[in-house]
Amino acid sequence: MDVTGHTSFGGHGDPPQGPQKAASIRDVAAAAGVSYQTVSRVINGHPNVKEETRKRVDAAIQTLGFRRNATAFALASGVTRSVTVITSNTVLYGYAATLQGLEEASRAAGYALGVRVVTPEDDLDRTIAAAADTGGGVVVIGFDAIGAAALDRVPAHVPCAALVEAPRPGRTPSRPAVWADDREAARAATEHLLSLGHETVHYVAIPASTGTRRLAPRAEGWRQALEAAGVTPPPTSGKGWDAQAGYEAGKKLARNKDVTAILCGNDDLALGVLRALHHAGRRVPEDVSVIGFDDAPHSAFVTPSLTTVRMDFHGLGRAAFGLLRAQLDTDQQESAPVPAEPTLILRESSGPRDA
Amino acid sequence: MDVTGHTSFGGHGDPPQGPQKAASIRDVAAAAGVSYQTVSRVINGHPNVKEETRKRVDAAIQTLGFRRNATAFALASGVTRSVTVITSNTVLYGYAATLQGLEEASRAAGYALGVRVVTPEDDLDRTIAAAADTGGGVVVIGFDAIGAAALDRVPAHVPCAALVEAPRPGRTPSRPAVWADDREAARAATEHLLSLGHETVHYVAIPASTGTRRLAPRAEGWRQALEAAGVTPPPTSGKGWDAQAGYEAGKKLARNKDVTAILCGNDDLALGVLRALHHAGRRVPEDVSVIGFDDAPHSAFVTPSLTTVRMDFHGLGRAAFGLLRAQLDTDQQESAPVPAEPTLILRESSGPRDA
DNA sequence: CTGAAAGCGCTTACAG
DNA sequence: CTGAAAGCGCTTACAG
Repeated sequence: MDVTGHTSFGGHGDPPQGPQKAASIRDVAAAAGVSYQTVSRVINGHPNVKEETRKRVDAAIQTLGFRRNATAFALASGVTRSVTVITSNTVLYGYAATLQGLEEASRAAGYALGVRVVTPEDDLDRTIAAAADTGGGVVVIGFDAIGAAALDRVPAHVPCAALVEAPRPGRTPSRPAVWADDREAARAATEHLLSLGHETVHYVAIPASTGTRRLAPRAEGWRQALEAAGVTPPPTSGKGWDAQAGYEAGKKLARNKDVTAILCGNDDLALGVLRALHHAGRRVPEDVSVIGFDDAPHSAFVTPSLTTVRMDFHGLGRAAFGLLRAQLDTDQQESAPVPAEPTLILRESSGPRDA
Repeated sequence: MDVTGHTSFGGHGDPPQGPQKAASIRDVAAAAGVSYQTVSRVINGHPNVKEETRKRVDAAIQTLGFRRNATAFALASGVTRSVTVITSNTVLYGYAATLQGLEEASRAAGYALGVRVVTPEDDLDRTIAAAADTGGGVVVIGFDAIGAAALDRVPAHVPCAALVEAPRPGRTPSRPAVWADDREAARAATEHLLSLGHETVHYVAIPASTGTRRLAPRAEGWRQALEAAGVTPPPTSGKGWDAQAGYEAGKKLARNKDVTAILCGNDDLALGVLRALHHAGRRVPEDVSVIGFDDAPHSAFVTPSLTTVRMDFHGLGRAAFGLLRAQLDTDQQESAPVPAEPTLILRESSGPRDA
């Protein structure tokens, strides 16, 4: 295929009028015949300004197209209405949806939103410092190991809120954080599978966010449900976040005829597992039931459609922003919306054993 | 399911040491026994500083943990190393991948990245002004109507680059922009389908980015391929970006037994079409061939796996950043990487007619 | 090679 | 109700 990408450098001829310098409060003051301090009062809505003066200033602002210089405002006032999100990823569904929630909330509150991706190669401290340098607050998405590590390194003096996989009891001082009850959701999903007659449930895990020996919440909920039912949890598999990782894990599980039910740490893994089962000639849900996690947008449209746990990442993002804002803007007391509970969505990929 | 979301307000007890004020260049100067201007010289790498002085200053910087105040730097120097991306969406694959490319490129160049989502309800001018207020440049993702409208309204004096669906000849002054050759890619995909023996190809469109009568490039390429083969293009369908929209369009197409090949404006639409065909009992690719656009990560893992056109959104994002940077930082001449060409990826969802 | 002055565009007390 | 002063933390000429 002979298809080429293009680039245009446009900008033929000079712009209609030169890139004239933006008007300052002094320009406005001169135009309105007042001191620039009075202009400051007007743009900040201070009460003690004569009505007529205010009108003159407003008129000058209009005609000059004045906009307050955000940098100067930040330097002089010390307030920066901005949030920088620190995350290891922006495209995986859970991250992208969380980011979307953060963006909406910050936009609604009049905050600017920055994004800074951290990779294993980056110097965590430099990345965090760069984010903090913006002057505003920081929200870290700590769903994974690198995000969690970043959270631990945010200096105490920078305003910060976090989204975490689960609260970590031992850590002090901790940061305001939000999380969903993944453990309970995984337990419910596993119990559902057991109630369908499956003798055990296999688990394909997402990577852990901690290096500790404590199980990740989704794995923990799965384990608890099995043990409550008196079944010994089989070994888990999975080494990644994407469909390819699910496919690798699924290939092995597909060979084992005792496997009739699989819970996956996210929908991408589930898609890979579905694909591996298909290649192995095992039908879903007749031979094997599969349940995912997150309810990504396309999960309802694949065939078989995916039974999964719907997560309110959007709401979590909004809540995390609320936690940060409470630190930045202490006199505003609008409480952040509470995220919806995880919900098991029953679709075609799960069913009774030996259907 | 009784699963509750949680919020922790953490922060038990005071932080180890009070949120002490950050060190300024004056603090560093005092500690090093020099004037603060000399500190400025050191942190900016100016040549004329005695080696020994430089060392003393560097030592003071280390012990005080000094970091230059980015806001003050921006105000005094007039340079802001930052980009704000204006987009209508951050989660759809094409947008998220583009954003990822922009983020990587800006991070590599030491620029901060901001994101500002525009919705039909927003006042475009206010949104753009807010983005421009940051001081740096703006990159607008103009893949859709609202993004394109935003691009048209960016004031001439703000540095700006764009990603567009296609160049628009009539517009002057235009902005530096990048785009992929969607038209050629759609033509190639359509020709492939025709070469497989299909008498015609139906098209499920993504929403247009312009209000003009000119066809969107993907639609145009499809039309050209059909006309070159002497077949009259059938009516197009599709009213949205997501799988649900594809499903609606697919339901109607599935009823028409003359439909044996369908090209879709993106992979999400294709997924919905696949689902509708499945519900109608029409097999893919035996009865109907389906081709998508974009090559989203999961498209290789659905069953049937999706034949699609791979787009280098990542590379487009990097290229767009390069175009902006060229305006902001005129003495740097590192040329932006050229995006990869769109490529048709053959998978299971397409095949010969009457297979 | 280094210091003193002026200024970036605002805000925040302080006078009047 | 409004103006003059000082300062936010830096940089950029200008002296020496």
